[in-house]
Amino acid sequence: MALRFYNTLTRKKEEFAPIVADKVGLYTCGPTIYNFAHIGNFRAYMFEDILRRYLEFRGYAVTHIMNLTDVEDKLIRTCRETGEPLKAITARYAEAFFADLDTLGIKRADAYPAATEHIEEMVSLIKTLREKGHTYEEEGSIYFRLSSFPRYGKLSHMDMAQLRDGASGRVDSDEYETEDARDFALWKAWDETDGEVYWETELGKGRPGWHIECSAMSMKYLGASFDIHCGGVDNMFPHHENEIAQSECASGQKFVNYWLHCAHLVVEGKKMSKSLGNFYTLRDLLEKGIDPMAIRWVLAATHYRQPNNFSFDALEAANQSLNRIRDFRLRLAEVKGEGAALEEACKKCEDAFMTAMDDDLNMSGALAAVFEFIREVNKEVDAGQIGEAGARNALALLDRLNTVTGVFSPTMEEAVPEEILAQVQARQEARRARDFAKADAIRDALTAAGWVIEDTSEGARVKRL
RNA sequence: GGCGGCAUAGCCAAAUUGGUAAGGCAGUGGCUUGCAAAGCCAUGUACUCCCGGUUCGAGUCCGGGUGCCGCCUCCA
Repeated sequence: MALRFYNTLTRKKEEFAPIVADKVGLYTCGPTIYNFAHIGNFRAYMFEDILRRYLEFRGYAVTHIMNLTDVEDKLIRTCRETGEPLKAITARYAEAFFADLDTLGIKRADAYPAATEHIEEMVSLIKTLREKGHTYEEEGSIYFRLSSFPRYGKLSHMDMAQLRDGASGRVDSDEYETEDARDFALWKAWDETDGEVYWETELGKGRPGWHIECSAMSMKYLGASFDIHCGGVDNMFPHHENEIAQSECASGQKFVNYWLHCAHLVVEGKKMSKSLGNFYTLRDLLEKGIDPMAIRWVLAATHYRQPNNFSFDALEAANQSLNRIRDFRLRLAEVKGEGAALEEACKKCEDAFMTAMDDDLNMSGALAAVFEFIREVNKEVDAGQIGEAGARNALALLDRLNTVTGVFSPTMEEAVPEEILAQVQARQEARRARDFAKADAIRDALTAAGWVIEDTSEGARVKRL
């Protein structure tokens, strides 16, 4: 079995072969920390999390770098409008971002380099590009000359000639100081609208363009050539295209071997927008009392290259799926005695799981393998054929696969209060006395209090509603 | 206007890449249960958006159409 990814560069699924055996350098475009991230942002970060987790599951030592964009037009505008210093804003939203990652069970990258902490690297990269003749200056700003990089457009398959035609009708060329409307800024000269946001460097007083940060930081942490670069499809052009141009012109080497792009998320079939009222940050959803794991499930269960239709129906279905898995775990924990060890069933499940994931991270297929396993094992539990060893093996399998999916965890452990246990006990006594009216009354009261009782051959099982 | 992606049962969503449609949720019937819950079994004729075409055979390939989405303006 071989791990294969769909490479945007070639538009084909390719067998994955890292530059250095057993090691993977992974760079994923991170957030601009000027606001709370929305659920669509997290779709991409979730995909990258699953990718990283599966690479690790496959035995690769992954170095995962995600940038934080902490200087950029929108941020500067916010500074201007609120009078708040840049750092204060970015610190607040960086903190919120990390908290959200934790809520969703997204593993932390190895480093989150911030643009403002890598001005030196960017300046140095721009200087290299200037020395090699890829730049020109206009009114103190430095631009990348696209015509100096003939391969431009290879990733997004954009035809530059048509791009120009397409743009000419809509773009007021007077707004551009560039020789060619497609050229992009590497360094932006300071003007009064930038306020306090500027750096005095060899390139003058100003700030870096957006694209240069990813080139500078990815190469700093992962080398001039590395394995995988991810992002949302919207970053493909021009951002990733520009990164390739900057990086390859500067280093003379192939920048990235595998480009993986995540499709967008729509809400209830519609593009997420504030005017439609279907714009959600993670916090908005938590306020509605939605289980973060259900959100994780919905974000992760659709193939990353497929548009993900996020809906409240889907969240509810995800909740039920989570319950099924949690109930399965509770059931296994109660199995006692001798019986089947489930070695074959476990192996079959894991193989099917890996076959699906190896095929460009087919999570739906991988989850299907797990559900088939659960149904098979449940059947055997019903028949009393499973032994403690089998139950242990099945639970261990779920734990192992959970390192990839992150949605197979047991129910949150919550101590059942004494008074609830007392009620359960009272109900058991009533049942023994065949006073079902009383038993049902107690059960109703417990349900109202948020506790579910399930009678099993081993006694009553209590869990949170 | 240019380029690209997507369209599978009530909902979500796969299909080893041309070989005769996974899985989950919801629903229905049954077993089990004091009744439930959980679990198991059974159950959907899916004209795979529409119209053509290639092929022994197409959800999968080609052409046309419709709809949705993205990029072309520093939004994952």
